[in-house]
Amino acid sequence: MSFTLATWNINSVRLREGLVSRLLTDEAPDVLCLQECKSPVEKMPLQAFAALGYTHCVARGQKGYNGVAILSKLPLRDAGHHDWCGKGDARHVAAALENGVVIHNFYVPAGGDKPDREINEKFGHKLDFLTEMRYRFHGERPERQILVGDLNIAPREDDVWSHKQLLKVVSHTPVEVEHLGEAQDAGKWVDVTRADIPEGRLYSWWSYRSPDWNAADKGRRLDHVWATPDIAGAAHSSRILRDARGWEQPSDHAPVFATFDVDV
DNA sequence: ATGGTTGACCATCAA
Repeated sequence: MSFTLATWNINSVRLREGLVSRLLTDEAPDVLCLQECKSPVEKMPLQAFAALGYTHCVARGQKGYNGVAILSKLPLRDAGHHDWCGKGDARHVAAALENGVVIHNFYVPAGGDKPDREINEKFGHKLDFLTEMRYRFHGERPERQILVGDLNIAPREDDVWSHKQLLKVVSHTPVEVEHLGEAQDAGKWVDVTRADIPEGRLYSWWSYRSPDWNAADKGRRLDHVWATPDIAGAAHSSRILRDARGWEQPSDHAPVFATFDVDV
């Protein structure tokens, strides 16, 4: 037995309801984690997804910004959420499957343009968010947990189109990569995507501002699938659905998939 | 150094 999970920054779930439905129909993951829903929960088109078999959902929303949802064909129990940095942002929600696997869905702050917290408080917020993740993960002995989402950082040199040209660009600066690595280490999280696909360039996001995103291919891997060591080895078939970036009126992110050979 | 695009909301802000 196994289950397949996907994570996708949808950039407005109301505007792109049709794209979500297409993904659910064509790819049929058991669980889909969405970020940047940009909607209160009561305005998310959850009935449309339920009609496709995704009858279970836990979500947190707010008007215009942020917003995270976990859609599932398998029964879910709401496993709570945390108000990171105490700002009231809908950037995290967690759900447990009946087999006890807990799925955390994160939307880490993008961090603004300038990678300097003295002049850009959004960058400070991003670093503080990652530090809080580190502290909350530290000392836990987590088992059967999965963490996915738009972490807004491309940590490896082959997670970006040009390591050298992005060293001072928010999402790939050394201080962000260090903060992310410390949070990852504190929870003993395994980067499932890179354990599965250790070699080669891998991107999940291409800017809207690039006129020919596919040919230019100036991408970054901002979207991640992590798992605790006890189940990370059960993961396989990781992939990024690059095609979705070319769908009509697309999100600037592509969905990331992984399958876990864990009984459900 | 600058501007390029998009979404939500309705003049800007966030990404």
